[in-house]
Amino acid sequence: MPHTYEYPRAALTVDCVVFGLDDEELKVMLIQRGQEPFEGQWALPGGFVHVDETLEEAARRELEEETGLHKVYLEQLYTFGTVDRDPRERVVSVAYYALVKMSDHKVQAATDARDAAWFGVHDVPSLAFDHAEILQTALERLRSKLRYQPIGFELLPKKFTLSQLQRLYELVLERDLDKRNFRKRVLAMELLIETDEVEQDVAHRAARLYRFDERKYRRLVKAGFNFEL
Amino acid sequence: MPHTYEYPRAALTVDCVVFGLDDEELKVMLIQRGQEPFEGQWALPGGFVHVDETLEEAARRELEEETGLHKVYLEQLYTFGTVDRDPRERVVSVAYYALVKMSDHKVQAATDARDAAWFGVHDVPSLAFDHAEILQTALERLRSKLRYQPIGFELLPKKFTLSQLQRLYELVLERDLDKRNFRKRVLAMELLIETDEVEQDVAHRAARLYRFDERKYRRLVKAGFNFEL
DNA sequence: CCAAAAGTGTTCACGGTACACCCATGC
DNA sequence: GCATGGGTGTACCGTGAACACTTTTGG
Repeated sequence: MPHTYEYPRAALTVDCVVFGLDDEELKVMLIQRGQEPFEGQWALPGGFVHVDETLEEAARRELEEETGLHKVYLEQLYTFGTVDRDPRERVVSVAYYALVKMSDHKVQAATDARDAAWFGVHDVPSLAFDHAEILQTALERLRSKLRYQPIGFELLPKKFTLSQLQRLYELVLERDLDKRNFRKRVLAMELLIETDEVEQDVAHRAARLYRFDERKYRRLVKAGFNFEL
Repeated sequence: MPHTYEYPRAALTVDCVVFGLDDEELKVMLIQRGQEPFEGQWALPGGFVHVDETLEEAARRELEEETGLHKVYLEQLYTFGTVDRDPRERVVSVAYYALVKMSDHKVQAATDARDAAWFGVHDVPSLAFDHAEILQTALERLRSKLRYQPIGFELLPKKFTLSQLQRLYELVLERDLDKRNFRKRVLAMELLIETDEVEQDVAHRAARLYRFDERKYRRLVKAGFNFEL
């Protein structure tokens, strides 16, 4: 069923930069393209926006369809509108970035989409379209956002050790942090709840597990609080 | 000449939040709509993106057409994609914000568009579409951006006094700043060039005029400098 | 008992903040 | 000469950065 307009229209897509974290590295999820253009090349998950869904809905739908991920932290990043970024026709893409708890979603991602895979952010293959630029923009956003908002918790399991949290900051910000100063600052925010559990199955002293106090955080955000680290 | 697609497509527009500054207030430029929907109501300048221009080109073109402004500081803000934000059909709008030197552009804006006018940001009329939300988002962005990047100079004439600069910060951030501390910090950045001119026609001691050192700033940005105030 | 990571305080330097008076100019 | 804003320095406090050793646990 054709749809006709008086003037030519750009097609509208969403693309998602999905970040995850394992013990060694910050990862990004890519999918291998099944059709032209760029068939066989790796690309960010994404697709066309339906006319009856919001941009964020489109992003979540594509994410679920292509990678099996759902209920992730999602935030709009930037809109890319160069005229020739898609060789077929004019396509404007609204990019989002997502943070997922890899430990929780591990299986999920592997089942639904056999062409989805995690890559270390410093080890991504050549990407389709302008997706390398989008990824770069997302990385910068993540880094600067991490400095003043506690979004890092979205990358960790519900319960985590302070060392895991520190490793997260070090991996994203790409510099070493002092252990004592880090713990002092992060505990001073009073947004971590100390559980009475500890790590399991480690070949050394087990570390205490903490939870992020989401409720308190939301209250403080509303009150205009500042979370600079 | 009709244009036909297999699936329905959203229309794509740009909207611009244009900020200016006078002695008393932070201003935003609005235009009075000439057609339905929202005929007669005030709205942000903007319009449809042509299929052969980038988003920023579209924003600059609309700005020039509707307000006579050109060569302004322009930056992408956010993309608004609620399904029913336009009563006619699905319209996705990429919002930009612009900073203009009102003193330089004063006449211009009045000539080209007889329906364009400046409003104090605390005194805007009811706006068409979701433009109130866009304006709010732009204000927040401007405030947070001003803290760590010296974009404020885009709102001042080429040569300005330190008091004007301070007033700018106070108006945007909505709080008073200490005069001595402000001057100390801003001069310590070493991005202001002291000219040998002073204010004219003031009924008190004339203040020294400064210029912003754009070249040096660009160099420092490349080197990854930080400009927090 | 050894390896590996957890956990813990103090000192110092710097930057942010608070604060008040004299100066130049136009009317 | 008076009103108006321009221009200037110091003292204090709190925060950020540097830094090393003991403890716990599993193998």
